[in-house]
Amino acid sequence: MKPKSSVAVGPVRQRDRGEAGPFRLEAFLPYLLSVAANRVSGLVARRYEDAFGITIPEWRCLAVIGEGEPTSASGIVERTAMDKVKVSRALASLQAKGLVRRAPHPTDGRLALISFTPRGRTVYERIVPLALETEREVLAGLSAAEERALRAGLLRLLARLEALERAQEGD
Amino acid sequence: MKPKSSVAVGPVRQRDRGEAGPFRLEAFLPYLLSVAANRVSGLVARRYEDAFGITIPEWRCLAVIGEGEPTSASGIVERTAMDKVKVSRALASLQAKGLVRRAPHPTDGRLALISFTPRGRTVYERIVPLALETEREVLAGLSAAEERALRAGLLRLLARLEALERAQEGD
DNA sequence: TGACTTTGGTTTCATGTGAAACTATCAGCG
DNA sequence: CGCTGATAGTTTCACATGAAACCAAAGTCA
Repeated sequence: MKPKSSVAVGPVRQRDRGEAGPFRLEAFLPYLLSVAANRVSGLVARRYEDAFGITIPEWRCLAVIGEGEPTSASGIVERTAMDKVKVSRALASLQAKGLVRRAPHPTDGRLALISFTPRGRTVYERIVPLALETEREVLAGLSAAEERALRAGLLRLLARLEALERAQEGD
Repeated sequence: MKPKSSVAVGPVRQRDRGEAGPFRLEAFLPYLLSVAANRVSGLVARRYEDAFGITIPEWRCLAVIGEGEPTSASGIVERTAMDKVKVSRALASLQAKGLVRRAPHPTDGRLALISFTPRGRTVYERIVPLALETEREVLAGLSAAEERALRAGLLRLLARLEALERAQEGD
């Protein structure tokens, strides 16, 4: 049997802002965020794997390629928050699976232009609905307003993190 | 230099719900969630590591131990959403660092009761304020209402995921 | 032109991870 | 008691990860 998969969010009464009280992991935002993200990623990964034999890094590459403009590996790095090692490996795997192909860039010999093979395009067109359906399924517990608020909160968080990281960099 | 760390959330206009439009990774909730969680975890991990030489799994163990009730490794597993392998290793490491100690359970020879060493308690008492400060810092971009909404959304999501996983299990 | 730096991308290596196998104890039942 | 199955916890093994080293092709500047 799988390890008990409850989040142990138990009876979370509002942390009393007046007196400190003991630290409660289940109310700690980084923890909540991490658990939620891992669970969602796990669910999504299982589905992509079962249906198409694709990993999440590979899926992210497909998603960027599917957006239209021809890209190179570094273009994908910029649009996916993945490091170049991960992208390099994901593309190699997609190529090995015959879903993606690389053409030499006409004027810059360092770049390789990535594009779908016909099979790659087909997989992309089939995986997008699965992705959207999974997203809807996961969000089914939230009202439209709650969903908007969640998205907005995440975007705020991301903006804030970028600011923090930029600040940290100037050491 | 580090890989460009922008999230490429760019000009995200609301996805037009009427006509499908191309799939946009930056509006895909699992992606947003994953990026946000990884960024936050990275920030938190760096701080714990720099200040106390502690990893996130180790920190989670300390947090549970610090909650008061005497626990065993399996108790920690239940309260942290970590699998038992991770907990086992984190505890071994904490013990090697002299922050935690194990006493045999009086009546059940399989369990080991985990508790702080004096140094462990000191580290715990110092790391909690750092954790809370980091949380505040990350949330500084959000109003109180937005923060509440974000937390609520994450909790809803977690509840929903548990339901989904439970449903999936009965295969 | 030829050094020197920068950039795109891959490979290496050391580390983290979890599924599954394993050990040891316990609990139930004859 | 002694078997059988569950539970606590560790170890093994195969794989994912990312920092740093690396290679090749462009730019830069004298």
